[in-house]
Amino acid sequence: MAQKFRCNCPVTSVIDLLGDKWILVIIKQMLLQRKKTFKDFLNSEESIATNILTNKLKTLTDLKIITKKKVLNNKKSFHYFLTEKGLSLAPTIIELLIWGEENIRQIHPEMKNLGEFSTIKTDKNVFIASLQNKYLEFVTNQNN
Amino acid sequence: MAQKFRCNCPVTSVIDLLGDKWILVIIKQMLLQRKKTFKDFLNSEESIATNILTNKLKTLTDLKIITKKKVLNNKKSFHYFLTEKGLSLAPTIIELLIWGEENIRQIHPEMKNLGEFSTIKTDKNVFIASLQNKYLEFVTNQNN
DNA sequence: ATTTTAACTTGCCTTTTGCAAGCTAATATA
DNA sequence: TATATTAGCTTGCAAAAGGCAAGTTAAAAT
Repeated sequence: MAQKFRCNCPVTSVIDLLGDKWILVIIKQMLLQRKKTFKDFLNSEESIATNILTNKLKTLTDLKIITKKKVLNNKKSFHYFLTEKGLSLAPTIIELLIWGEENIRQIHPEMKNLGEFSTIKTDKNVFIASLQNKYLEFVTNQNN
Repeated sequence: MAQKFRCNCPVTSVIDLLGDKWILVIIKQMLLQRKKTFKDFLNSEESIATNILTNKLKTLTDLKIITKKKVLNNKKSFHYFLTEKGLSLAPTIIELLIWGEENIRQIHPEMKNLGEFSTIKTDKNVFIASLQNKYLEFVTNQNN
């Protein structure tokens, strides 16, 4: 670890920790697409390489943004889940989603229109709280 | 330019555009610290190198997130301002600020406590709207 | 007329990202 | 029970992004 920070600004410090090509993408995959195993992440549309995935999951675990849990009755598989700290990135992810929806389609016309998220803008806080609750439920259901 | 996108997810696409070590830092410097000239950015606490600054300002201008304007009666200097598109990143920047304030101090104790932003959490929407209005005023005042 | 400044550019080096192949223990299949 | 497949990595190498220091040019200040 031994993270280096460029300065004492909170915004810049977050970017020092999470500002790369993969960290927030992995968090998005967990929060919005319920990815949880190494293989889930590998098979997702972003196509991450195995070495980078290993590295980023390690970083996220060290930062306590995710946890790594052995799967019951299986000595091979692990489940990765967002912690409370990780879940509290939901507002950031949603703001990125909104900005992307509104500003990227011109230069990236094939971009998905996430109709399922139609209440996002009118009821942002409710949407985020509900997303977080549903994720917590999902985690609980996995732990049986 | 010729931006490449990893996939059709809006979140991932935003990260393709803005997810590096500098882009959002520069936007933060403009929005919260009123940086506007090449020299302003160079002299800020993050210490960006000149070649990288040139490169990122070009990218941001190409993306129409900022504009580059000649300074009146001065053939040497330029002013960079956030466009509406750039200003609409304010919610994202503020979410990063909040998350940083709440989650980074443990591993980065020297981090500034931004007391001036005390209303942020109780009145997030108001805070952001006011920030955007003040920035627009600031830009207007520069154009005289 | 000389110095300083703003906004770059260039060359070189380091770090991060990316690809392909290989590895190991566990699980599934024949 | 032997063989194949799978999950979760590691390793080596190449490309891209980031970073440092020095140099450039035209404009502005002294």
